[in-house]
Parts: sequence; C-alpha cells; structure tokens
Amino acid sequence: MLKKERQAYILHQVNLHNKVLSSSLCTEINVSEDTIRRDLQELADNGKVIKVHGGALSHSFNHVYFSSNGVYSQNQKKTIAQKAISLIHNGMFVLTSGGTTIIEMARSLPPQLKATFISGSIPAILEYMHHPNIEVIIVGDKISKNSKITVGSEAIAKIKQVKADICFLGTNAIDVEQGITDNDWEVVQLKKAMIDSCKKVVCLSIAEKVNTVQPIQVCRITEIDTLITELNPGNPILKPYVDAGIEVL
Amino acid sequence: MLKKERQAYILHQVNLHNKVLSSSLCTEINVSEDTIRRDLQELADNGKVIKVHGGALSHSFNHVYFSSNGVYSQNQKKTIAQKAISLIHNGMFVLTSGGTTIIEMARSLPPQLKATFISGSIPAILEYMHHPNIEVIIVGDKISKNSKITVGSEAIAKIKQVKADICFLGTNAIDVEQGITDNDWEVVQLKKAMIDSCKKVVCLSIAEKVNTVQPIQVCRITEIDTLITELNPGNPILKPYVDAGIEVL
DNA sequence: CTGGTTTCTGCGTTTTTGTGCAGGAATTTA
DNA sequence: TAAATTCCTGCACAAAAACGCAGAAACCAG
Repeated sequence: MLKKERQAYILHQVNLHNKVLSSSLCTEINVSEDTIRRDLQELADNGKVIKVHGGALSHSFNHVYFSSNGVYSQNQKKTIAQKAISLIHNGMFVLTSGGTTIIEMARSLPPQLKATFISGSIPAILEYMHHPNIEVIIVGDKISKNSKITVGSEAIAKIKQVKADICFLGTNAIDVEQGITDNDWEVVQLKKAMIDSCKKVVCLSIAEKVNTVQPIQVCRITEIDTLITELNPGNPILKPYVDAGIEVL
Repeated sequence: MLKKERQAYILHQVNLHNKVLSSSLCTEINVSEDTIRRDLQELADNGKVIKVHGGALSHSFNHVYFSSNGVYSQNQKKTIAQKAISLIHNGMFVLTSGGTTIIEMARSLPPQLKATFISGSIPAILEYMHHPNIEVIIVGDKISKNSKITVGSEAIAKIKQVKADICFLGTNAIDVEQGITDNDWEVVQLKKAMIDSCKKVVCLSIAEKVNTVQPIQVCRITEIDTLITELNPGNPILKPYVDAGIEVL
C-alpha cells in the first residue's frame, strides 16, 4: 500500500469516526506503529488532523468541544428564550428557577412587558432588576454558593405561599420515564415547591439534555405542561413527549 | 478512551449541568479518581472549568459581574471598612444594610473570616457571595430598583425574627439632634427593623455626611452604639458624638 | 543496465506520557 | 471533635513517542 493511499485511508477514518487509534490503524493496514505515527505527524503538520497521545482526533471534534464561547450553546438558548417569552403576558405572576437558559430568557424580556417575577436565583434576579417595568421579588434564605440560589426551608415555605400563573424551570435532565431529574438535592426541593405553586409548568431544556437522566427526581413527566427546546416541535426526538400529552414548542 | 476525548466529555458535562462530581465521572468513564482529578486540574489550568472540592463548576455560571469601582470617595470608605471589620469576629451573626460603604466593607472582609451575613441589599449580597467562608442569607421580598434592596413587610418581618450580634448601617445623614436620617421611606423602615434586631448598632458614615440631615428619621442618636468615619476619633467634628456616649472609631 | 541518490519502512533503544496505587495531609460533614 | 471524603505527592508500570540507524524500495541520470 502506497503512502499516499494509506494517508487517505487514515484521513477518511478520522473524518468518519472523529477519532482513530494508532494501534488499531496499524493492524488494519498492517504496517508498523512507527509508520502510522509518521503519517499522523505529517497529517497533523498539514492541519488535517489533531494528533494526540494514542491516536488522532478530527478537527471538528476539537471545535465542538473546546470552543471557548462564554456560555455553552448560547444560540440554542436564545431560541428557547424567545419561545418561552411568548408565553408571558402583561400582569402575569411568573416563577422561575435559575440556570443559564433562564438567564438568557431574563435578558430577552421585551421592555414593555409588565409582570411580576419571583425567583431565588441571584443571577436571574440581577437580570430582572435591569428590566424597566417588571416587579422583582426575591425568595429569601441561605444562599448556596454553588448554584447561586436561595435554598432551605424558609425559601420553600415562601414559594409554597405563592400561586404563580406560570413557572419556568431550567432543566438539567429530562426523560419520558424518569421525568425531570437533577443532581443537587437542595435545588430539587426548590423546584418541587415551585411546581406545586403554579398553574402551569414550563420546562426549558436544550435538546442535548432531552432523554438524559440525573440522580435525583424533581417530578414526573405528567406534571409538566409545556416543554420548550430549540428544536422544531415536530422533531422525532420530541415525539414521546407529545404523545405523553405535553405541549411542545 | 483517549485523554483528550475524556476531557472533552468532562467539559461537555460541566457545560451541560453547570457542575460535576469527580466521583460520578469516574464511574461513568470507568477510570480512577486520580485520573479524573488530573483531568479537572488540567482543564482548570486552561481556564475551562473551575475546580472545587469534589468536582468542578462551569466557568460561565460563576462569572457574575463584578460591580465596577466607580465608587465615590473610595479611599475614605476603605478606611471606614477597615475599622468596621475590626469589630467582626468568627462565628458572629452580622446584619447589614446596603450602600457603597457597606459594599466596600464586604470587599475587604478577610478571607479566613467565618461568619454569617444577612442582608437585603443585592449588591452587598453579591460581594458576600464571593467570599469563601461566610454564610450568606438574603432577606426576601420585593426589590426596590432604586436602592437595590428588598423592601416590604415580609422583609421587615424576617429581619425582626433574627437577633444579630452586630448591625452595620450605611448612613445617608447623621446629626446629633436628628439622629440618623434618610430620604427613602421604605429603606428607613428596613433600617428601623435592623436596629431593633441586633445587640450592637454600628453606623458607617463618611465625614461629609456627619452633621447633615435628611427628611425621614431612622433613629435617634442614643440608639447607636458605635460610629465609624474615616476621621481620627479625636477629631473635633466628632466630639458631640463622643459626648453623647457613642463609641467613635 | 547500473551506480548513486533519495525516500520509505521497520527495528531497537531511550524518553516521555498516561494511569493507577499507597500513604499522609487537608477539608468537609455530622 | 471525630469520622469520612477528597486531595496531593511520589512512585511504579505500561503504553506510546521520539530518535537514530540500517536495509529496502523507488527514482534517476548516464
């Protein structure tokens, strides 16, 4: 097998699978590891692949995972925010959790909107405070430094006192079987209280988190009224949720 | 699994869920905890994540704005802050109002200090949150956009429930005859409640505000235990306050 | 065809890198 | 304060890379 031929094959494999192992390549092509290594080196020098210890990765792989844009998947979150905002009307009483998706929504609220927002998330509150017309109510209690949200029995008790028109949950994981799940016990308690305290539960989730599961359950799928992702509602991934009777936007 | 691949997976998880536990990662990827820790360390060194005890946090979420330093009379306020801090000891329960002097104090708190701070001021809370060892409790209620502080009967009721060791009041105006005065009715209600809920009232005021009066009275001079300005305690301007039995620092 | 040159490939050795393990230190939690 | 995690450091071992070298193949005039 010619050198050029071999390199073309390697490149093909890299682009196909996003990664190759030098060890597997050398048995496939039946050449020594050195040869493979030299080939990879050459391809790397020409910027065709990214050489790592043990093999090589495709360039796209690196772009997807190591892109250093501030917030992850911001465009998707903007799309979600727009859809979410369409559910908010003047005079409404809105309960929100924390999370970057919620913050994106907070930033995108139209300036003329007049509504009351209640939340325990400090970053979300900061965004709401910048808005000219909305009333902001913060739930008081101890602040969890990790999640930057007020947690504890006081916070839960306060949330239980309110009856909001709508509640937006930034979601960590959602699955048809397991419902909404999360990985922070205190935050889960908060979210449970929020779900109990509103007429309509809206779940915001980027598609990547759909059909994933975390250790602690927040609620079952039946307790959700609306699911918003950046995908088109007709997308097959969302079909199970539509079938479960959830309004999908 | 390649190292880069693994790190990409970790980064992905962090960005998705805002936090990861090393323990859960090492069962997911099936490598030793050491490897995970080394990966997290490396990612942290490159600024991709924030490493914490037991796992890592997403960077985007932790980058809450540092309110910039356009503060009026900052040097004087730094002096005041230092004096105020000398009154705070480990284990104390500290109640604070808002205001730039208080924020300066919050910024200057020594990192080893372990205490509990309670406040309704959002900017102050933000500063407290950056501190590694203090517990932060926020008083919930409606947020006044002018003063960026929670105001209302709920907030007052909550403050009345606590009995703090010490209370720091950022002062708008102080005068021997009129006592502490202010110009925002709601804020005054809050401050009154704070004074009632602590063992020791400390009033922080730059010299410029000493012997000035605002429309609404917060309390009389006799209710103050300590007055802190940037001036030397022996300064003649402060004499009337010393004579009134106030500890002046 | 042929001798010389260049390129390519494989081999052995030395370095480097990646991973897991053991212990003691540090930190968190009850 | 004591118990339990988690963290760090040094070490050992294995896998992979780098390097130098030599034989083989290809290439190229004359």
